[in-house]
Amino acid sequence: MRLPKLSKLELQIMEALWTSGPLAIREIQEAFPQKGRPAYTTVQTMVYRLEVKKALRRARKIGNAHIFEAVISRDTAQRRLVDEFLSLFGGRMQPVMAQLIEAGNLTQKDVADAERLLRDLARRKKEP
Amino acid sequence: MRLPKLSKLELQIMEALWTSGPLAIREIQEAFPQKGRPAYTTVQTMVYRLEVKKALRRARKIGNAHIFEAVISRDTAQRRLVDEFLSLFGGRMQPVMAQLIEAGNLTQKDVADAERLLRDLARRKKEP
DNA sequence: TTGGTCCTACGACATCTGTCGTAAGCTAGC
DNA sequence: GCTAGCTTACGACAGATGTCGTAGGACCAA
Repeated sequence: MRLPKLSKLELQIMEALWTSGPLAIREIQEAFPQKGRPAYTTVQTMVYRLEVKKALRRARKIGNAHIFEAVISRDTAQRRLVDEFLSLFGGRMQPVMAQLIEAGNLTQKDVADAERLLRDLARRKKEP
Repeated sequence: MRLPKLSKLELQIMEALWTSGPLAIREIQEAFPQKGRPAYTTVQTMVYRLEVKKALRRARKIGNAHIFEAVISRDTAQRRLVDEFLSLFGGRMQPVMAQLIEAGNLTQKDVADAERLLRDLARRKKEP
């Protein structure tokens, strides 16, 4: 399972680790906004499942509490997410972009950045 | 449930209806590629569930077979999908775009189209 | 040393998805 | 009219996800 599928809640947990580095269960739980924060054992269960999926691991212990760290990088997980998402559109970008723009999720700056990145990429390919 | 969440398989079924118009279960099933095509009753179950979710409905009958038609539009479903997806990234477009480009999913044409669309949108807002 | 507090390890359970099988009904052709 | 074949309506089941509760062990402070 090199690129395990992560659910929304699992991603939120990984996000805490990616953002703050190794954390204890309690700290991960407290990284959730008070409003709608899942119970301690809910977070615990998800962390254990992420451990089974090899998305994170026990790094060390402080007192009797385990400290967990991410094994999968944010980039890796995001790549997986994007792929998954695109497959839902049959890989056709057009409707995706259109939707993003209509909804106002895509700004001129985003597009400009995209253009620059594309140019860089093209150059790297031409002159390796 | 104005915008029910649709799973991957459910979306594939809706896709058949969006593409071909009202269909019978058998036709929906046959819209799947031979390779890995789900059993007739699997499609049937999903169609029934989509009916409960009000994503489609029985339009009429031909012989003893029901003909189903989409109630939710492709656009509506895609908007839901994009929103869902963006929420996984905390609404930050930057990593999404970067990922799309790195993976080669975004072409210069896509970006050009995006730019044009953005301009149109901006104009529409300025001169309503 | 003895509580009180915190953490761990499990187990439970409801939903949602994806997969089908089966029984019974309807149809169409012979 | 009768039977072969396709449909429908249901029921079942396994795996993933999200939610927790509980029992018992570990640790610290008095």
